[in-house]
Amino acid sequence: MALEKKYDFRQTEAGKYEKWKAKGYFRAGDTSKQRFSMVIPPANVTGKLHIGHSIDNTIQDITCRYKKAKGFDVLYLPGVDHAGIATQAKVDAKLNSEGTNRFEIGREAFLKECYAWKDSYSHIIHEQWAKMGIMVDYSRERFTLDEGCIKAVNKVFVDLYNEGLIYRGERIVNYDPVMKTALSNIEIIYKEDEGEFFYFLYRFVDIDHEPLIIATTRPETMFGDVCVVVNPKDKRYKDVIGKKVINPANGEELPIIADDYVDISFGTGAMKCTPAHDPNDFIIGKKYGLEHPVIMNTDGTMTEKCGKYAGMDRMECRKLLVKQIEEDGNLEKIEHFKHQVGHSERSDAVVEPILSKQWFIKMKPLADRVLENQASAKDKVNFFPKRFEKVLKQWMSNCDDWCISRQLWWGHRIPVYYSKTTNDILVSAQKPTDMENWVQDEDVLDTWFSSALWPFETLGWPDETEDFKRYYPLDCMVTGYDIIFFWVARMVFQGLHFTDKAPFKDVIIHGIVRDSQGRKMSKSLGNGVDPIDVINEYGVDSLRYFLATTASPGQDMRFSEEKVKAANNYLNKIRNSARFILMNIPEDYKNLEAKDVDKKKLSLVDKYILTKLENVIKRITKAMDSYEYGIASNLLYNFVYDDYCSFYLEMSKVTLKDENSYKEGTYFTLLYTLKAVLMMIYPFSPFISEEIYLNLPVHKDSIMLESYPELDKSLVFKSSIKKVEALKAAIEAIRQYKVNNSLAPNEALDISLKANFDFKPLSKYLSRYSFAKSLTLVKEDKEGTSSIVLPELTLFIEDSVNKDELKAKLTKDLEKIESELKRSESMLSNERFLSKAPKQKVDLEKEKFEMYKAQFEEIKKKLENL
RNA sequence: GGAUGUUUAGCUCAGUUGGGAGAGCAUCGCCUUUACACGGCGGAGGUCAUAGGUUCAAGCCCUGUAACAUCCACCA
Repeated sequence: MALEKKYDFRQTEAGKYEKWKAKGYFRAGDTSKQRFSMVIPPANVTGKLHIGHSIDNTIQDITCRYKKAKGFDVLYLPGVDHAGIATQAKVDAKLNSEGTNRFEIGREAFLKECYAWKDSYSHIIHEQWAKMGIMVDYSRERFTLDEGCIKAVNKVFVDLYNEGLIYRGERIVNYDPVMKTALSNIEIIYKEDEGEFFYFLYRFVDIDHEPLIIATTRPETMFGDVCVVVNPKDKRYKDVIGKKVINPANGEELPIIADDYVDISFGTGAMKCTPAHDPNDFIIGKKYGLEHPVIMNTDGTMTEKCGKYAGMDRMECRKLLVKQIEEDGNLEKIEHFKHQVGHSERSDAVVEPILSKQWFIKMKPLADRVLENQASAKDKVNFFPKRFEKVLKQWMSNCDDWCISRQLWWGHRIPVYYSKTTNDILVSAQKPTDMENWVQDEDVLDTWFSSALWPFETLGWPDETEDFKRYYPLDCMVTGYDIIFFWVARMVFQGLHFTDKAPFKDVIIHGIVRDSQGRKMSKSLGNGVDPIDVINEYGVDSLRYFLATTASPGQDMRFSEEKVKAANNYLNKIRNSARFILMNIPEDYKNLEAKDVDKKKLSLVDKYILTKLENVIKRITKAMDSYEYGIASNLLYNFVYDDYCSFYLEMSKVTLKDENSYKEGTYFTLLYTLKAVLMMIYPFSPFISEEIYLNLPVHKDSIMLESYPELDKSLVFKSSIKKVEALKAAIEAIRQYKVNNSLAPNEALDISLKANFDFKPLSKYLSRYSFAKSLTLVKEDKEGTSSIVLPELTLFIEDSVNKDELKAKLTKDLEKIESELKRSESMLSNERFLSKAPKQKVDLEKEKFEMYKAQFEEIKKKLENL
């Protein structure tokens, strides 16, 4: 299909993805090539993909397409995540809206609902991957709850248990009373909430003493208080240590003990201690062998220990309890203040620290291994940008044990069995054969437990499969900085522990996409940008280009419709350059390789653009190799606009129009340059690239089979640069002259030109682009004309410009040159510059100096002659 | 309290080994010249937050300061 005048991205995109997929171009497995492997961060089956996924997938796909074009056997493995708590929250909500809940329908029916949910959303996710154009190998797609992943998860659990790295313990954990499950520390989001600080009177037992005043933000936990703690150095309370006070909530007696944990300056300096509902209190409780009564249920209601408040919700209890204490005359005051309150990441409920029995991973030895590994040069994980390694290290050097059990149903069931008759525990990947005598642990594992194994479980581990042997460890991982400790850190320690290798060599970290005002996109603000809307409006090529090039690595970006539009215009520009070239090249011309062209047929401007091209290929390749897509795209953008379109394509019209011996060289140069540009824009915007590619006179079945351009030394002609730059400067100077003198751009002028090289081969270009009436090459200055002095040449324009104006213009030019000359001169007269700067720089400066000097003399002479 | 990032044109942002400041949008003037008006040509607009330091040379390296942002840890 020929290229139509109008760029219609819908038509451009249509059918291409399906073709690539059907022809197997996404498949890895060519073992004759060097491998490059990557896995997609498994998409949560909770809902549609948002723009955060788009940037993730775009960077991954650019990397993969680039590597494939560079000749690698690329594996880009897709998959989805069951996303335990997140999905369960959605399914719970769905059941609620239907007037039922999971407990009513039971575990089996609930899981069925979950699978149905997963199926429908993984379908949507597939559609979105296709829309984004990512080259994932569908033949290797995985799901965190598929058979292989279950096998891996069970093995890891059992092994860690046997090594003593997984244990079951009774500890304070953060409980989500809505989802009714324990959470790990990093699933808590601290938010500033309006809070109340209640000051209560604790009256003394037996002795006559002013009551103690103790403040709390959570009065309901007073039912679980076991003592009052003061600092032993606190003079105010020196005399009351060992005495007893009355708990105003329930009238129980509380001993006063001393521990230097208490901050003298905070509050009243006296603290109530609730070992079962506060992690710090728990530590104190343990230290002094105190009781730890649990006064709150996991659903946020009060236990029977709370007397008449039993069964009541914690917030309701708080309200009524405060009222009761006030009535008893034990309320001193209430202060309002802002404080940080932990919320559940998923349900947004205020989390409650509750003592309960959970499964944990002992982090210290695993984390130490990560730190050790990062310290060694050999197998360390390289972060791009580097600074993010610090986030990993920081987290690894002070992380608590990881609570991995969740009181949910959707997920990997913990492979632990309790005997019905004895106290035996069986930790095993396989169900016991006499299952009737056992009860399996009710809980499931934290979603991140399986995600942590993603780089190797997807390749067949724990089996020594061909894929595992060939593609592990991965070459690269792409993800956002917000997920480094949720995911990256855990993959690294599990990888090191179970495969003895870091799971990937490089990690590319990107920022998040914010809204146009710089705010984080969120459901509550309703400011999210749906990538599908953007694609429908501007096309996926433009969206990808925008996402990959707008911010520098690791930096957040603002979504900007103007920039997506600008990307669209850019792609249209490339497309039209192709249209122009294909229009002008004879149908039977098929030379696209450097070896195909007779170098003698290349004109100076052909040589110039080829030399520029080879230079830009070199620089872009270097940027691509270090995942610097912003820099790479910027280099290409400048080349496309300034060198390729604005200059070369315009110049080529001269040789294309007339019969001349350079015509063939121009055909070659046009096609060669176009193809190189295409290949360099292709990883960013594959659809439009494919469309243009398939219109080239010589092409393979798809651009996906084509190679990235390589630097071809036989097409580098350094001597062309200076001469053609002079031509360029001359054209620009004449254009400028016309604008400055209010002449129409196509005003025909008589121009003479004096150059210090043979300008003849270039004169036809200058004639055309200056709309010259005549262009005469001269050896001497032309008197009585306007003169423009440029490096390497001087222009004389016959025009009715008066002497005064010319004089003013030349004086201005002279001043400018003079200041440059001075700058250059001072540098060159600086001994230390001459002795310390690299020779290259010194030579360059000397050259500049000579050039300025020549120009200076030329202008000065002209002024004198006037 | 600890850590990181940002501060460059009116706005949003690039600027990688330190060697004459760039883009998009906006703005002003000119042009429908047969690739592109989703365009072309030309222009205006920046003591690169601030104070020092290193260097022949600093937007870039080092130190301090300020403002903003983010993450971690947080006192009942």
